[in-house]
Amino acid sequence: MKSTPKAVNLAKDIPYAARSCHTNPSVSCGDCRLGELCLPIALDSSEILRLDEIVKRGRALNKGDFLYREGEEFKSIFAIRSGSFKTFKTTHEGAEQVTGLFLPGEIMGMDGIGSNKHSGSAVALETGSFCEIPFHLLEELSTRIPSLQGRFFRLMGQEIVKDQQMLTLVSSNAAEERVASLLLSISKRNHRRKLSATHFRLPMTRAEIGSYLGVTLETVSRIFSRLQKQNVVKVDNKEIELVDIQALKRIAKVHED
Amino acid sequence: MKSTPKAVNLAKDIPYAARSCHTNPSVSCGDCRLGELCLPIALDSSEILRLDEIVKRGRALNKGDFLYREGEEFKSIFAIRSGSFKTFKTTHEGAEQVTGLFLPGEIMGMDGIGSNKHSGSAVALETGSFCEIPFHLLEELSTRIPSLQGRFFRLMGQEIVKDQQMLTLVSSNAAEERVASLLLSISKRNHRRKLSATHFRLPMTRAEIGSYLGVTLETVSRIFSRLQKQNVVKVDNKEIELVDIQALKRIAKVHED
DNA sequence: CGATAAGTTGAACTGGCTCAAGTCATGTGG
DNA sequence: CCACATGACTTGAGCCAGTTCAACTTATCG
Repeated sequence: MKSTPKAVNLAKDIPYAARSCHTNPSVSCGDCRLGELCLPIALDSSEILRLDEIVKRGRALNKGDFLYREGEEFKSIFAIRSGSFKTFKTTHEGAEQVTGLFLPGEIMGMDGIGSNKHSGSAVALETGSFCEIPFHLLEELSTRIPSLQGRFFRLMGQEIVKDQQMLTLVSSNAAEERVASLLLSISKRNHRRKLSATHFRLPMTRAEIGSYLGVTLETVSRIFSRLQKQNVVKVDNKEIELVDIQALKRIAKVHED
Repeated sequence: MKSTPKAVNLAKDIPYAARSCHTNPSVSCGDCRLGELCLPIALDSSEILRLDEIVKRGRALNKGDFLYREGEEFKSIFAIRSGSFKTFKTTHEGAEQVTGLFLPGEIMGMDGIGSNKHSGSAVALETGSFCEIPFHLLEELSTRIPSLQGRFFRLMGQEIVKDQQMLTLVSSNAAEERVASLLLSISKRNHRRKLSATHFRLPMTRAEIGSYLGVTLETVSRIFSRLQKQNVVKVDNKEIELVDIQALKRIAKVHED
């Protein structure tokens, strides 16, 4: 069964500059420069075409728009194309507990796979776009493309490890270590996307960061001020510069990398 | 392609009492009474036979024995047959951070799928046994049995949700809520296995519980004493009786179930 | 039975929280 | 395009839940 050449032709008709821009909503998986972070990695070109057929590409969202809501039926997973997103749950007391930060190339929505219901909500932190992949189609395609199944198993495995790292961070480390770790995490993920590892804009507010890290917003603010006083980072509201990454790693108690 | 009848014959030759006992190491997946919690659920009987062929069944371990170690190559996932296990990581400072508690019917080792290396270690908390499922065989079989693929996706999804719940618990709740939640979690899991939901033995020490919940062992001890004084639980060392589950749920701030 | 690990309880200390009062950024409507 | 409202952020002061340290009791097991 040959796949339709539609996506290829489309890509061929678009000038290269536009094609290579991942913010262009019509760019297909094979041409998306986030492909190497996202699902297509580990697939050969004919497989990517088949994946392309089930992907709903490039829908746009504004800040505050929901990708899905807690309790909603799980239908799709979402690949972030541009912008940034957070996931959160609403606690018994009605407070918001941030459970994840997602940047371009990362996959959201896997929290719905286990029970067919999303266990949390996902909203855009700024203007952004994403690809939607209906899960039943992905499952079906995965039985026919073993490397896709393997890729997705691995992706879910990484999500598990990521969540456990977060758990370890929050349950055993001091507030300063948690903040330092978050900064290093964002830095590393930017680096993977060929963006600056030392200058970036925090997509979350102090309150969101605090919720994510299990501290209050005041503590986050105080830690930023302290790290700035120690010349480890420069903080200008949401604009961050990592001045001394080694010192930051020491504070985060990270030795590897 | 018919599967070998070996496992079936084996089961047929064993008296029912032995067959139905999940601690009997030779019981096959189709006869294991943990099957409904474990991988076989969602498979029909011929599919279970094919699964049976790749499962290494019923190996036994003593307290303190390792199932796998942090950093080790990932080869298999493990289904707990009897006993209880913990997973943990060793932090930079050499301290042990408990990341999970596993009871019969539950699957361990999924932390290795993402990177082909186990991100933590797993040890037996008491005498126990398990089934080992080589992951490459499971993957291969999953491409041929869609319902097995689906089952495993769902299992990984549940692991993700479980880890996120733990994160939420640790990052937003008071120590007493965390302890209460752990007791309720064990109670619920016992209930699923048709064991007492109100009387059980804690498989972990106070130090392990504390590490898992992100508090000190002294705090765990004090909370047990306090809950006992309030007639919510009865604590006799590791032996626990849940006296007033409703009160415990109120303390844990759980409203559903 | 004795050694060692596990658990309890008390007392003092402290990191992060709460509450409060302010400044700064952002964006919306007049 | 400015003014003003609202949300985001900072900083200070006092407080408290949980930690730390310590002394002791109780289990467990070779």
